[in-house]
Amino acid sequence: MHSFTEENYLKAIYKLQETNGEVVATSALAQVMGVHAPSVTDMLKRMAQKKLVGYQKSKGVKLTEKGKQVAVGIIRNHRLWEVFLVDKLGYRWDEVHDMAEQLEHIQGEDLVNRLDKFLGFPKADPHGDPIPDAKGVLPKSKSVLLSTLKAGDTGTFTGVTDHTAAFLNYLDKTGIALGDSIKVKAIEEYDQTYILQLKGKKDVTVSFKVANSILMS
Amino acid sequence: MHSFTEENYLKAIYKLQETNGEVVATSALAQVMGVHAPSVTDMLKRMAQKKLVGYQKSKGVKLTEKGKQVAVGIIRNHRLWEVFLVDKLGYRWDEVHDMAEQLEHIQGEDLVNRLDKFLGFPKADPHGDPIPDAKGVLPKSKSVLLSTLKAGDTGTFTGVTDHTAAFLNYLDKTGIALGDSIKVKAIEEYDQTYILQLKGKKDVTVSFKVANSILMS
DNA sequence: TAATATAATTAGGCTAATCTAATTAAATAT
DNA sequence: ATATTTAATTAGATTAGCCTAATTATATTA
Ligand SMILES: [Mn+2]
Ligand SMILES: [Mn+2]
Ligand SMILES: [Mn+2]
Ligand SMILES: [Mn+2]
Repeated sequence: MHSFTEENYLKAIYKLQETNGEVVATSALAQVMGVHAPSVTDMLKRMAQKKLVGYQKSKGVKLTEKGKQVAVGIIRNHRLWEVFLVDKLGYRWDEVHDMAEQLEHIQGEDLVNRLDKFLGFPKADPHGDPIPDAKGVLPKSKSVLLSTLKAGDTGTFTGVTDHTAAFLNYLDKTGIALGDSIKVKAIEEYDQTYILQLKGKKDVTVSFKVANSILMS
Repeated sequence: MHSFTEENYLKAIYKLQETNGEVVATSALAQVMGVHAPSVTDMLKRMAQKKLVGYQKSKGVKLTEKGKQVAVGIIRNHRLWEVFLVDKLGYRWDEVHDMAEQLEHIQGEDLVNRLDKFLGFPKADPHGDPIPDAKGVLPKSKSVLLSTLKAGDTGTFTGVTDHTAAFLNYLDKTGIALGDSIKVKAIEEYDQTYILQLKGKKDVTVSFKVANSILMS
């Protein structure tokens, strides 16, 4: 139906719209797609023809309703396959992204819904990212960055904004795991270092960079 | 590493070599790939450069050792994913081929071996086709076509040579299932019709066309 | 062996997705 | 308001994988 490339552009535009507002710039898209700007201009013209995006020369791009549906579908696929890889095949959370990048494009009558059922209708992927339902509804997350909490605040670690293996491995090594109850014991004024108290575990100290990649609710 | 197209050519060449002898003709390949002959000539030149096939102008093509390894790997992927779709997601045997055609190309460190383990190291796919082991060894099947049996012969239904949904549905409807013990009660001389006795079930009569697509051992 | 039929290759072109270099449009600073 | 910087587009090429039409090579038949 759509090429892998088109699907990847749609996903990228969707995510950029989520974080940076409705209109997405050619340069931003080029950045995340890892291609040069003229390639993006080209692609947007083709996708506009197919009514997947609204595009006006030099005015940026937005997804159409159709484009949005495809994008959310791909995200649903991606996250469900990640759950499969971790829960059923025993991979670690830092190993699954690249495989899910391929699996998300597999087409099949009812495939993703059967997978969903097989996995027990999970609400989130191994990184805490919410899984859109079969109708394409993605629950609006009300998590906040750990870096926005004050000393004394408490919450549950529900997700990450940095999905790199390096960061995920750091969390594993440090003993911070998804679902943990975390209390901000203190914030060092001088360098914005966070001293965290993990339920039942020893205290850990993390940098602002780390606190700024952890989602809490 | 290799494109989907290359992998599909390798698989096609492998299967043609199995059934039609070592050297594969351009036209045969064009036929099964669903493309025209000049496209095949083009592709074979590129694949020869990559040492995936041995190709000499107008002399046909054979797989190199490297090409053979890739081909068997793809077949292993395909058959294991088919088992997954049937055993874990509950699809019927006539529904899984097209999805497996996509899944067979997914690359991942150790993915297929983990899938194999998760599935309990199956020996055959839902159609009875043997699954190559992790080293690429594909057990030589000693099945024979039902159409080669004589009246009075008995055997077990172990596979099909026609993988179309139409044929598989016909078997389901007729009540002939993989693993069934089957006795050839009689063969009608006039039109080569086979009268089969299914263990514990009623007798069924099938055409030569059907008997010629059923593997027994 | 020569004529014919079939199979394969070459020649030339197309599309999707990319690139670099040059140009134009938009945003920012003077 | 102009000049300058930055962002985006156009122009022109490239590669993989496909096509049709024309040509050549191989196989078959007379
Ligand atoms: Mn991911
Ligand atoms: Mn994820
Ligand atoms: Mn199959
Ligand atoms: Mn099969």
